[in-house]
Amino acid sequence: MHIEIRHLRTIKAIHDTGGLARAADMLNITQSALSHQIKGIEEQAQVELFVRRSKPLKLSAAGMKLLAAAESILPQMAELEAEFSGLLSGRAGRLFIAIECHACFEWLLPVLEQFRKAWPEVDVDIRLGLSFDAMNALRREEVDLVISSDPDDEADIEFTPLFDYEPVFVASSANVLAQKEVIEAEDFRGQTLITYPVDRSRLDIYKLLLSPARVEPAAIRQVELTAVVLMLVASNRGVAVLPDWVVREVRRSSDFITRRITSSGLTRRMFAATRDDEKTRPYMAHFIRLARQEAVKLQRGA
Amino acid sequence: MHIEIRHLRTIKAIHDTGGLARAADMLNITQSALSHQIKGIEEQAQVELFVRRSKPLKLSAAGMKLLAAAESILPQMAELEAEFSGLLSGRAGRLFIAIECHACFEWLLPVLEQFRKAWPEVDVDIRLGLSFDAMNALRREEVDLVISSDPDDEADIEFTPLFDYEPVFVASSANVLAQKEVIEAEDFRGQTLITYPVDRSRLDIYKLLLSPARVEPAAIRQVELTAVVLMLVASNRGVAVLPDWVVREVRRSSDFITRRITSSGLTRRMFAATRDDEKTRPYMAHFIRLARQEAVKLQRGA
DNA sequence: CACGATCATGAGTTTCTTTCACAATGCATA
DNA sequence: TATGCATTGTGAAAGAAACTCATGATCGTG
Repeated sequence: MHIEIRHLRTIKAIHDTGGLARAADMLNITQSALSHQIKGIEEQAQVELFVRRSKPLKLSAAGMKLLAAAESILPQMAELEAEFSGLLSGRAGRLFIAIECHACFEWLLPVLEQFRKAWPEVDVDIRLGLSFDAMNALRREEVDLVISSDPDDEADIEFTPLFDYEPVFVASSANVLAQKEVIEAEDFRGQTLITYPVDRSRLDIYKLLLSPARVEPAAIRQVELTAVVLMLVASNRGVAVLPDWVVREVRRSSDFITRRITSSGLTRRMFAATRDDEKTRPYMAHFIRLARQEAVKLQRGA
Repeated sequence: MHIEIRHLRTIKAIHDTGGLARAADMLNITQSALSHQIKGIEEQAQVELFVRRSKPLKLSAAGMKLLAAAESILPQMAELEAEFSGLLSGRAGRLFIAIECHACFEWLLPVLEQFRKAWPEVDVDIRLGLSFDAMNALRREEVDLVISSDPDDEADIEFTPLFDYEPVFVASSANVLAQKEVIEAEDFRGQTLITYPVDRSRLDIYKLLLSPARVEPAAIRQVELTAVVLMLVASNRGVAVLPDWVVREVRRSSDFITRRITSSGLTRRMFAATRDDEKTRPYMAHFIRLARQEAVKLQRGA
C-alpha cells in the first residue's frame, strides 16, 4: 500500500471542513486533486473511504480508521517539525559531554543542573566510558563537548579555557609525609599512589612531576570514584593527588593532610573542547559561561 | 516541510542496515535514490540528518528524532494496513445496530456478546436515539443493521426474518382486568397504558388492536426502560403490552398477571434490516444466525 | 598508496500529482 | 417538475517529484 502523510492531511481536512471543495481550499490545491487523491487511495487499498450515497461526503468505516490514524500521526509530525525548527533556531540541540577528568564530575553536575533549566530543549547527557578516546568521539559527533586538561591543538577542534586549578597532594594525617611542608617527586618512592583508572599519560601527577623526574611510586592502585579515593587515603592505604577543588572539601577534616607539590605548586588549566563549528552555538557558549561561573564559586569556597 | 512516510521508511532502513546501499536493497530502489531522498529532506528541513564525517553514515541528533518518529509512526501505518486488509477479507468490519424495538435490548445483548467473541475485528455498537429514522440511518450508512418489526419493502434494503413473538398483556394482579381470561380492545378504555416513548404507529398494540378498533386508553404514560415499565405495572399504576419473551420473566411473580390479547392471540414477526449489498457478508450472516438461535433459546425458556 | 567500500552528483527518464475544463449528481426551491 | 446552486467525478495534459544510470568523490584499511 502506498498511503502517505499527504493523504492523512487530506482525510483530516475533508473531515474537518466537511467537503472536498472546502478541504481543497484549506490545503491550497484544487478540489479535483483531492478527488483524484481519494480515488487513488481507494484503488490502492481496495476500500471505500467515504459514503457517497449522501452528498455531504461522509466517512465510511475504513475512512474512520484512516482518520483515526491521521489524528494520531499528524500531531507527531507537527512535533517533529517543531523539534527541527528548534534545532534550526538554536533553542534546541544536543549537549553530550565526555569527561576525561574523573574528578570533574563534582563541579559538572551543578553546572548541568543550571544549564538544563535554561535550555530545556537541549538534550543533555554525560558520557562516561569513552574517556580513553574522547577527542575522536567528539570528532565523530558521538559527544559534543569534552572536559579536558590536555589541549591537543588539533584541526577542527577548539579548546576553550575554563579555569585553572592546582593538583594537590592528599594523605592520611598518619602518613610519614604529613611531616613535610612541601611534597617533591622523590617523596612518592615509598608510597602507594591512588589514581583514577586511566593511562598515566593523562594523570596530572605523572605528566607534571613523576615522569619528568623518572620517579615511580612503590605501588599504584586504581579507583573509579573520588569518594573511595578519599576513603582509602583516610585509612592510610595510599596517597593521592587531586585537584584543589576536591581537596578543599576534606581540608578541615583531621583525618587528612593536604600539601602543595613542589614549593611553587603545580598548575593546570581545564578546557572545554568543542568542534569549532559549534562553539558559537548559543547554548554551547552559555554552557561554557556557566562552567566558568561555577569554577569561580569553587575558588571562593577556598 | 514535506516529510512523507517514504522518508520515514528510508531513515529506518538506513539505520537498521547501517548503510545506504544495503538500505536501498531492502527498499528495492537504488542507492542513488536514497542519497537524493536524504538530501531532499535535509534541504527541506534545513537539518543534517547524518554525520558524514565518518563513513559508515551515522544518525545525527536531528536524525535520531526523525528515527524516533519513524519507529512510532510506521507500526501505526502497518496496523492501519492490517485493518484494511481485514476489512477486505471480510474478517473485519462494522456492525452498528439500531433497534426500533425497545424491548429488544434484552435479547440483543447476549447475542452481541457471543458475536463479539467470534468476530473480534468487527466494530460493534448499538445506536439508540435514532429509532425514529432508523431506515434512513441504515441507508446513509450510519448504522448497518436495524432490528425492526415493520418490513417496509424498500429498494436496496433487505429484511430477514428473525423470529415470531406474541405481544402479551401485563397488569398488576390487583387490576380489575386480572379477572378476564382474554383481553380485548375495549378493555383498554378505562386503563392507563404504559408504552415506550415512540410514535404510536410503531407500537404493536396500536397497530394490531387499538387503532383498528378505534379504542383509546384513559391515559398513556411513556417510559424508556422495560424494568421501569414492569415496576409501574406491578404497583398498578398502569397496564402494558410487552413481547412474550419479556413477559415470560415475570410470569412467575404473583405481582403480575399476563393475558393473551384476543382469543387467538396477536402475532408479530421480528426482522433484521440490512443494506442488500451487505447481507452476504460473513459476519452479517453470522450475526443473524446467532440472533435466531438466541430467539429459540428464549422460546424454550417459556 | 592503492583498493574496496561507501556516499554524492548530474542528466535524463519515468512516475505521480495537480490543474483545467467540463460532466454528472444531489438538493432545495420556485 | 423544472431550475439553479453546490457538490463531486473524470480525462487529458502540464508540471513536479522521484527514480535510475553512470560516474565522481571520499574514507578507511591492509
